[in-house]
Amino acid sequence: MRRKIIRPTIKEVASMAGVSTQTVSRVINERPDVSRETRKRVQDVIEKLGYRPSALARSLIRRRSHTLGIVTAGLKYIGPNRTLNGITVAAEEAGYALLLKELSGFDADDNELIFQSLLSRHVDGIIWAVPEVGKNRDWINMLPGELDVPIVYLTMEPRENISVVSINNYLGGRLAMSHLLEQGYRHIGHISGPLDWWESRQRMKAWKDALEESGIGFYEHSWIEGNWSSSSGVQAAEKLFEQYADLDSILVANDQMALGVMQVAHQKGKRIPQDLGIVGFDDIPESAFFWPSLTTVHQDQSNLAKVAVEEIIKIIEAEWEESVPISPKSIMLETTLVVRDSSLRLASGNK
Amino acid sequence: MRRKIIRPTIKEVASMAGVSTQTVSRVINERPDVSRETRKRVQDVIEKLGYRPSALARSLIRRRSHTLGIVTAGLKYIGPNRTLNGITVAAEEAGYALLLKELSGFDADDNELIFQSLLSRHVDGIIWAVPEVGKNRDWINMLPGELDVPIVYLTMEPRENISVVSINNYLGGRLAMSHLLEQGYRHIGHISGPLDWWESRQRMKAWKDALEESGIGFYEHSWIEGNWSSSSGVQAAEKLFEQYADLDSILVANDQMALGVMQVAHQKGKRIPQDLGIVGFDDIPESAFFWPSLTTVHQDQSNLAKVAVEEIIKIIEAEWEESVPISPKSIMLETTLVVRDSSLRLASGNK
DNA sequence: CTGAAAGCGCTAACAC
DNA sequence: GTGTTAGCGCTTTCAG
Repeated sequence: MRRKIIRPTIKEVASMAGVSTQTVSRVINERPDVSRETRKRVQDVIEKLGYRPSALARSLIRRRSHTLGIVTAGLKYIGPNRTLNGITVAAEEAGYALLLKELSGFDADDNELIFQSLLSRHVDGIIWAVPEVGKNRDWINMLPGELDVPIVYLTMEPRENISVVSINNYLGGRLAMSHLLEQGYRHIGHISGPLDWWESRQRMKAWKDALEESGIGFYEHSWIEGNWSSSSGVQAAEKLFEQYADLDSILVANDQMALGVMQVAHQKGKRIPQDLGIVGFDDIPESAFFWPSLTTVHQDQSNLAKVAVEEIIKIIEAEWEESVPISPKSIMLETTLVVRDSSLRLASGNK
Repeated sequence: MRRKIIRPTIKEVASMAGVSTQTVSRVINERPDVSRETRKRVQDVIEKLGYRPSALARSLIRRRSHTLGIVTAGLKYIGPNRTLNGITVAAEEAGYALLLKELSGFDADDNELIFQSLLSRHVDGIIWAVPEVGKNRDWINMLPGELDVPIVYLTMEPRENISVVSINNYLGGRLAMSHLLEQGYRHIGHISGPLDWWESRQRMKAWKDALEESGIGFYEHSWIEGNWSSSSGVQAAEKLFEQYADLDSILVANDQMALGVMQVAHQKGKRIPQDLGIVGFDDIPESAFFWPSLTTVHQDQSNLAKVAVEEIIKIIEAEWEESVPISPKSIMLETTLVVRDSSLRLASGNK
């Protein structure tokens, strides 16, 4: 069945304007070498027909699609989601279209397929926005030499010879710990994310290092592994209360789990922050409205995305302009601590 | 600068296998009319070279890209985000790639541009997953006849002659109201979403109708307009407590605002659900861990997305197979009520 | 300034 | 079974 309204082609414009297709091409590409009258005539026809050049045909011949491949996973989680949001904004601004692929899991093994799918659509570059989990980065070493498009990796441990943009989870954790220690907490427990996640390990290491450096030391019974969900926060908190009697505060690896911890604390009649200090991680919008409001480590994922997009476009343009190729580098972005009620023991007299 | 690894073309495969490009084409398209030996020989070369056909070139000649254009807005909000997640899953399953565009606002007026951008990349269909806000649907009537690709609209009021998939917000609201009335609440306030949103109006209408039908009636002082954010929930709750002294419960138009309401209630020493019943809308994962856990209307956005993808693919295939064109229809999906502690006044003895 | 010819990577339609 | 010719919609030489 033929469609009702067909997009006109350059040919139709050309014949209707009584010129060759090259001339039309010159007009739509704003080349200077067209006479004023011809240009006007062609533009009128374009206007009248509502003609738009086919980006597809252009991509084919120019070997440049102005399209970025975005690979993500776990879009339903707040992190990847905020990152994607930032990517769409930055890409739009830079005039790039986005081809989106979501992996079915964080450790999916069909990378090869995803890759081919994007390459066959001639993306100019790929942003691999999948958190580093387990061995889901091993394939990087297997790459047969350099690929024909640049890749920028997000949220993973920096490695040699590839471009990585990450948030400094370790320093974020240290920020949180310094704050808890300043507030006089000494029995600081930890509820970590799944430890096959690089980010979880970084946050946990910060907790550990801070305890050791301050001379307090850490114990195996003072931490529990969660899975990012609020319900795992509930379970972890219950266990932690049980196995760590002196517990006076918890560094929780994300805000959702912190929410679960709060629920348990309320049920057990523990006052926050007097009996229990809590610091989360992520600064989800809701965290300011928890009861009490949650102190948390803010990471600016939309900036992360922006940096990644700028980075990959820089690489693409450099390749295209035959200038000195950009050598891969790692970029680490900093976090900030948002202090709210859940950890302010010293100032809690005013509650 | 030439890239290090160039994707081989069909020509190179052909010459290396000593056949014509046509034969290679036959092999990669699994046509029967190739001899076993030739096929084998070609496949070996393909394997060796790591050849993958260019989806771009194919799209051009087949006039079919197997790509869907997705237009969304407000990705940082939970709703659009969950919907997108569902779309990626369903599209992947159906073998379609996704070209993603995010509008800069809900009432953006650059629809024309977005459209051209997608069409110029030859998408086979478009899913317009932007909530209906203000007049951001007016352009539909301006469409110059039928477009050359099918569109399925999400989350909007059904209209004649177009395909729409929405969630029945009205019935969801009625569900919530019936529950509150059953629990013995009689002074039910409402905190709505922004009223230029269709969804907000639907939810509010449910509240109004339920009050009137039950003979209670509603008053202008018994509701406040919010803006979906938790902080607007805080402000709205404060005003509502002030202007509606008898208030014993609130239907809140989303969970984030309900969280804000809870914070205010705690501060004022009101017990939930005894002094104040609360029902939210959306069922965000955190809502089960609010204090107390939140009763809320669950909407299955990932199913919404799935239905939309299936629908548009159905239309695309029908057009392509020259069969009877599918006439546009509206699909309404139902919600369910998730009853938790925040509204269970009758059973709250066991708290 | 403008047009004719060639070709991006692939496939449809026809020969042989 | 397989190759040849033409062409998707556009741009890039290179003439004139």
